[in-house]
Amino acid sequence: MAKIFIGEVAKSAGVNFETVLFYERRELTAEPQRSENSNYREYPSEVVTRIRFIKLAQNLGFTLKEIQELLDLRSSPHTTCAELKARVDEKISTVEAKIKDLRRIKNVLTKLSRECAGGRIPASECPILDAMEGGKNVARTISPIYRT
Amino acid sequence: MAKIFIGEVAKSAGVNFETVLFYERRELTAEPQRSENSNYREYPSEVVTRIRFIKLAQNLGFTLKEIQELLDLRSSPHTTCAELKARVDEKISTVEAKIKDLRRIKNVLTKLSRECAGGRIPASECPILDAMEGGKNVARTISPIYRT
DNA sequence: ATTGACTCTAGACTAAGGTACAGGCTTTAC
DNA sequence: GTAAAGCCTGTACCTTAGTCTAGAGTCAAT
Repeated sequence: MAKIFIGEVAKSAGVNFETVLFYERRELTAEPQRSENSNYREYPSEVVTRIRFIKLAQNLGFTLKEIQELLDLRSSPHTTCAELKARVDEKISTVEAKIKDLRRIKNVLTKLSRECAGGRIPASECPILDAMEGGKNVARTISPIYRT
Repeated sequence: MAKIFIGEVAKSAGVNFETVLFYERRELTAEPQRSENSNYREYPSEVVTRIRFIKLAQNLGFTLKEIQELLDLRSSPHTTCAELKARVDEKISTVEAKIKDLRRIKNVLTKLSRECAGGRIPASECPILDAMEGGKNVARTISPIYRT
């Protein structure tokens, strides 16, 4: 396997080189060997696959911490397929919960929007603000805080 | 209107008193007057409504920055109801987009979970990791990064 | 008069996931 | 041979929405 430097790793994996260093600090990737005289990091090309895996898992909603756990699970010889499945199923549940909350938020916003004719009347008389000002107690049931 | 101190404001609005200070620093609330000798903040009771509004808008997915804009919009005499409605509609769109992405994520995860029998075979042979390792190019289409 | 509760300021800290910078090597290209 | 590009370490900074701490002053009740 050809050894590659950090710039190529970053480019191949589609991340900044700082991100490669960051992952190394976070112990998501192994410390690479160094070249004799320059002290440059020399990576095996597999590290690219590993970083792509990390990015993919992130896109699926896993945090770096969870990804670390997944990677640890995998490298342990006693881990079963069932344990990995359990992680994925857990994540499915949290995604479902989040979808539900967002739907509720959307419903409330839609209701607000509908109540408002959207005309040129001054904002001070807008039913949206009235509603949000608390009189109608709308949306007060949404539990956690979500940023969108 | 009776003047109240910060402790009562916080209690009435259901937030920590540090949060009240934080909102003041962020200019989400006006700087209150101070009492003559103690230099204590003296709030008009309306500030409670204002903080409740902020919390409600947060629950509807608005960031503090967006809330600030909403509040600024309102206080400007030239703002129309239509402008406020536009903000809400914008937010509805982003919420919808987020729901869509999460659904896609959920579908991918569900597929992964289904492919895996979940038996006692070693993790190294688990189809979940195979798939995530990139061979199947699954989920590569999900655009932004979401943390759940 | 002293205790306890309340308030003041200023700044540090948290999580998450990076990004940026300073100052100094090494390597490559012309 | 000199400049650009690449790499090194270490640290600081970014965002968001607060939370916490320290050290000091104030107020109400006992």
